[in-house]
Amino acid sequence: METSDAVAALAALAQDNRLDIFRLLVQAGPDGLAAGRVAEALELAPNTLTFHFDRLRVAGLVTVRRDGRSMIYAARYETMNG
Amino acid sequence: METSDAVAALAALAQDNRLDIFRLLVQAGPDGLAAGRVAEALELAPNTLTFHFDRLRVAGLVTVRRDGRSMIYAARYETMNG
DNA sequence: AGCTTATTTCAACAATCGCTGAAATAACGC
DNA sequence: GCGTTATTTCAGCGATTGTTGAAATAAGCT
Repeated sequence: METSDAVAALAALAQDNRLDIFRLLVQAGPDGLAAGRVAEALELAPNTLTFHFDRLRVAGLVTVRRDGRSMIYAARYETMNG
Repeated sequence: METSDAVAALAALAQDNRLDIFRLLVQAGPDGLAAGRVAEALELAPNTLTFHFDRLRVAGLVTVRRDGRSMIYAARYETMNG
């Protein structure tokens, strides 16, 4: 029952691991970070990470692109400021 | 599993009704609003409202005081800015 | 004391959450 | 094609969420 975008973004960040993930991506800069690197840094299982990335992506907080076999996730600064 | 206060505050606001409640309290100013008034304004059942007020209170986002039979809830602006 | 108003407490409930393990998919090198 | 690496998908799990309805508590009025 989340109507507003604000609530969606808040909900996406209102979880320990997701906030850590997002902070790491913000810190990593616009080039983003491969999913595997995030998994290493935060010691999270890759499938769990996919779950959280999806939340952040749906909330408009991150973008994804493929680079070879890696998926590169990056913070969307525009949405973050909102 | 919410360690940081930031996550707690985000989580408290990451829900439609609670965000509405908090916005209403902010708008109401430092004098706050009786629970019943909030219930009317947002058309929420009183017991549901108590549940949400409790979340906001634990997160440090609102304060309560009794005034006769009414409970007056008010936004805590300090926490809000954090 | 009784009656009314205002709010909370309690016990349920379906729905969603965050996580795990196993299997599937995608892209690379040989 | 085969093997390896990187990530996703799927099914299942206990835990938490937001809501409801009924009963309890608290404070005022007569």
